[in-house]
Amino acid sequence: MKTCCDHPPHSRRLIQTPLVELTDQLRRSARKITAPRQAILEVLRRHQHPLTNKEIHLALGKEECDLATVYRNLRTLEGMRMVARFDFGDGVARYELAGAGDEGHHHHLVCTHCTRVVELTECLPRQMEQEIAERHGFSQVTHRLEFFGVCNRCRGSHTTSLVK
Amino acid sequence: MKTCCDHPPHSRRLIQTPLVELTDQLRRSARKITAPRQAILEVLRRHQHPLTNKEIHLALGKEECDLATVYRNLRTLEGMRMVARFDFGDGVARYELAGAGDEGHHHHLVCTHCTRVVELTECLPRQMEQEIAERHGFSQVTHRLEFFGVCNRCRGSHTTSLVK
DNA sequence: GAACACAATGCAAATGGTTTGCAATCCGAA
DNA sequence: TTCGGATTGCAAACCATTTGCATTGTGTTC
Repeated sequence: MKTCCDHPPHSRRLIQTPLVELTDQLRRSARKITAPRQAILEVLRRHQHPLTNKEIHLALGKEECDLATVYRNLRTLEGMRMVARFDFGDGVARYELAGAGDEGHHHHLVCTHCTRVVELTECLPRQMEQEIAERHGFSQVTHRLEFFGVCNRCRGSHTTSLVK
Repeated sequence: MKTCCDHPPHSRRLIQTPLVELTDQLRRSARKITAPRQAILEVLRRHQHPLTNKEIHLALGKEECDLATVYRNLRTLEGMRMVARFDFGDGVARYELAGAGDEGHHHHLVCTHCTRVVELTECLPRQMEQEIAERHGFSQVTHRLEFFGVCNRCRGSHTTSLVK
């Protein structure tokens, strides 16, 4: 399989949702269908790989819009669950097109040197580190697992302090 | 159990390492034992809870040192595996005293509203979300799991681009 | 115990990702 | 076609974190 850039082929099934369907999703949600919005979704559809705001901005090419617009849209799309945000701990947010429901649920194996990303189809814990390391030719494999949710004290509140 | 501030009692065993032992660890590693260093470790020992650089800086009180020094020391201590860094995805690093080996290995359940943190003794994947939610009175529980390591292409290199 | 080498600190400025205020523009409902 | 609110571009602001540099402190050597 030919990939768009310097990353290994995906191990999970690609999300095939056509652009039309994506814009439909926008329409149904009372969001406006703007050129930047469509262009950003198209970029994410082309590169199904975690991309930073900057990378997306660059990939827009002649469809270019302001970087701030990219940021704003990704936030919006994240809120709508149309994209998923990933955090590799280097202070830069990365986004991917999200599948419907569980379809897109997956995790990543990230090289701490070059940021190369391998997508994992599994969803599993610590004992798998060794196996994952061997299967993908990585060494010194560690992982990070956090759970998020709304605690009983906060139920009903509407402001969010985390995940700004 | 009385806790230092506004968070629930810990579910895991606290790390009891006395300060002397911690400074010994510094000595053995050819690091200098400085007042800021000791003060920071002492703060982490007192609050065994993920703390941000700023929070640690504040908690130093009369032992105050420059905020930049806090940042530098936490990085150093992280490199020595004396503290563990956690990333809750809000763009702020948090640190905890690390136990030796697996002793301190654990994950967190974070309230996305108030940032309240519950420590989990388990190390487990998705199917646990429901159970965790129930046990700790959280709702809308999701999780984030990423693996990190060094890929075969990077073996031998020494610069690190991720985890800056 | 004094001298030295280098690690560590304080301070201030820089960095870099991300957000925001505001006026201009655009989308889509009526 | 009109109109109001959503969206955009631009520039400035923000904020966590890092860095340059002169100064200070620790631990080692003699």
